[in-house]
Amino acid sequence: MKFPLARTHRLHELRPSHCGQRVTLMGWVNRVRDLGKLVFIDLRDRWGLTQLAFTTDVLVTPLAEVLAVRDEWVLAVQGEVAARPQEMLNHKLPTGEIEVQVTQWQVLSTAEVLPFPIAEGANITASDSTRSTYRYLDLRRSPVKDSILQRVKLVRAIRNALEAHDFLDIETPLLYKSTPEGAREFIVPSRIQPQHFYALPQSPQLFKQLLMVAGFDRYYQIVKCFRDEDLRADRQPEFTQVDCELSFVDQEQVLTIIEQVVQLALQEFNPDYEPRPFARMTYAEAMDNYGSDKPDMRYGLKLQQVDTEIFAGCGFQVLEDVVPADGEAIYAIKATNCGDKFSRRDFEQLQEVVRTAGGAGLLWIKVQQTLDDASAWQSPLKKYLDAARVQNLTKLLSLQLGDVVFLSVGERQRTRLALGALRVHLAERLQLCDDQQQCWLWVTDFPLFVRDREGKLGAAHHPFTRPHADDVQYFGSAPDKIRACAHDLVLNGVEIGGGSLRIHEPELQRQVFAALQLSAQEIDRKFGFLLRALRYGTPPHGGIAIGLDRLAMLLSGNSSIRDVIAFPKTHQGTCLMTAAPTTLPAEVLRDYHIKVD
RNA sequence: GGGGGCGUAGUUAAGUUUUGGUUAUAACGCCGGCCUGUCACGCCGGAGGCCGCGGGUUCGAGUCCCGUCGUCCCCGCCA
Repeated sequence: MKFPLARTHRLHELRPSHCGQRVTLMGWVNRVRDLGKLVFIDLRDRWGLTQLAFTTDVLVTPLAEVLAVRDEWVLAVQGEVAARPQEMLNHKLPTGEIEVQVTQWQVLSTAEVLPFPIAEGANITASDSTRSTYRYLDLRRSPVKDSILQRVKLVRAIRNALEAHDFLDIETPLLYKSTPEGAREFIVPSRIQPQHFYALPQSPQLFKQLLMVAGFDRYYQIVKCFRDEDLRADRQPEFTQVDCELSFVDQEQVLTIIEQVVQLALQEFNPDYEPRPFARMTYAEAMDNYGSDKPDMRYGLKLQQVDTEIFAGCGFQVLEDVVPADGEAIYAIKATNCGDKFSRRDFEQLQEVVRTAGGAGLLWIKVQQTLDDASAWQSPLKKYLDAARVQNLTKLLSLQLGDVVFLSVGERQRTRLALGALRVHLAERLQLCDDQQQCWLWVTDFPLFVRDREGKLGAAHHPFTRPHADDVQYFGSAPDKIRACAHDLVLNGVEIGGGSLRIHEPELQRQVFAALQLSAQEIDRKFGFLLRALRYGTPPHGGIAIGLDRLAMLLSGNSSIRDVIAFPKTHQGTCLMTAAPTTLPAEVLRDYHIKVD
């Protein structure tokens, strides 16, 4: 039975008002319900479901042929929209008040038995590897499909917001030059230039700066970036950034304009979103109060430094031995009224959390029975806490009965980071995070440099980041003190974006390269093109790159960025569907001048 | 580079220790039959297994040991 293949409606839109209309529908078989002389098929497309009814009363073909139809076949049907009897309405379905009584139909495509159920409402999910192998089927499933659709909506909203603010979408090359300063790169051999290699960009950083030199004030690009590093739940070898750059701006303007763009995009993405100014915090404040450069502001559990005087002479070695002059400190986190939620074994687990995060160890105090007498408390410290110390601690931390105090001791930065990790762990454990809440935060004034384990200076962000004008004086004497005009955008404890003002003076840029101990030849070979460009009239400029995958992940309520990428890689960087990467035949490698053992 | 979890019908899991032992269990799916108001339809019947792979211990291994592969999570790494 053949009829013209032109859909009259999508599968979410038929209503009682369409009753009596002759319609042509197409889609996948979501489910077949065979009642003998009556067969129902739910037909599905990306918009929704519509129930088809097949009966001998109106069907012009044998009903037996319908019984051969299986899940996920692709059908085209013609029929009449009919109201369902009052007691047969399905209120779970937007189209649940009607059905289509099929007169003729055709099979557009059959499907083999599926590796996992796809139908709406199917509650068994296959393993990640099975789903990845059949990603195109997984994408038909509602939660997965919805996440991708949310991402599509987000991208559209971001693009609209950027366009509304006069940003220009300009593409930059993917075949780029190797600049092995930061992450490891993906390398692309050149066939035409023997033994020469392109690299795939870790970000379009230098090209967007060159676009500013070129005069394209307000550039953006929603662009793939590549890093050949090990993967995580929130890290893929190729990922997408919303890359932005503006000219003739100071840092305040960058933050203001980007914040406006993000707010505008969020409002289009979710009309219920109520814009509130993003919080601001310096890196120093973030580290000191939260032990993190990307604090989750949805809950408290702030870090508090404890004066070493309180424990002087207490008899407990670990606390007595702290030497502030050597950069050591005691930090505490108070968890309010949750003593009953922690057993001795729980504390041991938490100790492990702190150690994994690089902390030296963890001490705890369960404040119970009385506020005045530590002998009633539960703590490895209790016999070292005399009345005066109890009083000091109670006052410092405003202790109440039922509170739990966590203490960690050691080198300042390590200890803060370890307690920062504990803070995140505690919040999850005590369920302090409201999934509906969005806490946006700008973190500013990062250090310009960080030292690696050998003490060698490296760029904290990247070497094109502008140093704070007040701190340039420290270049020769104390480079660790130099703050950068850098900013990170944080949402609920996740780094969503990072950016900075850039250096637009060749001499200052040279100074930074020199501080990073690049020789004059290296500077010239790697970044000569940049220094040359900066000499030809470069406006002050700055920008940001926003991690689209992570943002889409958070806004769609997922916990892995794989959920918002149509075809993600596995944890090992492979593709189970296509089996990439592969080896290559010797003759191909020869063309590319590559020898393999 | 290091640590950990998992791997059993098409799929998801139970069984793996304390205890190695007859025919490896269930649900969903699949196949066949019945049913004109279902919508996770129902009822009856059936098929389906290299227990990831290789080696070892043992009379005997899904179960114990060694190795290996795959996948997930974490640390390192991610200027």
